[in-house]
Amino acid sequence: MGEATVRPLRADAERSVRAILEAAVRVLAEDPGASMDAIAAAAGVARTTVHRRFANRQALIEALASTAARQLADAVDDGRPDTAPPLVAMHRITANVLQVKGAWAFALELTPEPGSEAAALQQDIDRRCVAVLERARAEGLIDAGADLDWVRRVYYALLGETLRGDADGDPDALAARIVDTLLRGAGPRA
Amino acid sequence: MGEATVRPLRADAERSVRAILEAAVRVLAEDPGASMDAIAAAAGVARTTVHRRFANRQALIEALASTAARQLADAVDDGRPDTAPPLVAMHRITANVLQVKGAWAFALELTPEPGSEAAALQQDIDRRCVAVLERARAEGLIDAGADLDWVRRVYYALLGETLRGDADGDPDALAARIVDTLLRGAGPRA
DNA sequence: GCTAACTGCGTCACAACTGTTGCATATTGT
DNA sequence: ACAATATGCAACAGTTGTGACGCAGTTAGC
Repeated sequence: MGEATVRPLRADAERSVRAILEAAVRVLAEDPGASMDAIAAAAGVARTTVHRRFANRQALIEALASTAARQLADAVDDGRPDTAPPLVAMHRITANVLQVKGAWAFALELTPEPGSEAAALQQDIDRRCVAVLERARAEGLIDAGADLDWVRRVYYALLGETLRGDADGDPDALAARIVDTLLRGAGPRA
Repeated sequence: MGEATVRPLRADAERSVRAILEAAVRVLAEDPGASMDAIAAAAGVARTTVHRRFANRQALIEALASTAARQLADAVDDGRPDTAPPLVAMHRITANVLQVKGAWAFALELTPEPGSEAAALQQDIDRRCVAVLERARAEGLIDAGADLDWVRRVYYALLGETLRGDADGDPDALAARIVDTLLRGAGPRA
């Protein structure tokens, strides 16, 4: 649910939907108030086509939030958060997220409607993120008394800041900096 | 410049300007696309009065950016960034900023027009912020090889995250958490 | 107390965005 | 090739925001 998919879309229609969503991420990222027309133009389709696929602006936003959250969930999954050593998982997840930056930028800004699919997915991501942090704490990588929810928020903030300022750059190097900063801060190395 | 102040405003007019700016911070913080009417209502004045003081929306935004930047600069100054011990200065500055959160929230979002007064003030704040970090590094509080610009960005991000999530709460405790996280991260305490 | 400045209110023209429709044309799937 | 589906284009009404008026009534300052 969420997709207005009563019956299977034709190939070209599906292409349009993809183009619109991708363009919307780009355009709305740098101007959250951009018009449907601007989005349509960026997607290379007519405005009416956008309206044909998404009843209104909010429907588009919600679909966008859902796909973004799904992309993020995939990025997390790919890091094998439950089995890989915590440090490895954190690094991989971070690098993955840096590559789907559009999704992250979107998920960070738009607080999804409570009860929406995107909200559920976001909560799921948060949960899994904390789980990784717990495993890291069990290994002594994180202080025993740390507030993991705060740690998670700091982690998100570091990701957000990196995406805003270093949009391009080697994902691995950026991920290393994020994880290092998260675990050790700016203080002197031992 | 920036203020449309050809000649001294009458007392009530100045009051209006203040009310408008304060309301604008509040309103625009939670909806950057809010209408002039909404801002006027929040300020307790008529929409025409807003237009009388600020020619157009952008003029209001710029004036807002300037006053916000000035508030921040004052908050930094009050921390005696050049003379107080770095740790003390960082703590005080942080606590101060947490109290003028409106200004910070605004300065963080709205990238000011290049060349505007706000941009200059913002750069000045950045500069002084890095200066404090340099003093902290000289005292061994920050790793000798650290990229101070990255440290500054992390500091800003921690402030932003705290303001978004813990808008209320003891400024001193929140400041302590920010400084501690910045310098030591989430890792185990020595 | 008088003047100049300020404010609220109503009204106006103008521009931009939204959402919908009808129709001609092009693409897809079978 | 044919039918179903998609698309672009043009046009429409409706809404919302902007910026500018004039005017009557209020407030500040000398």
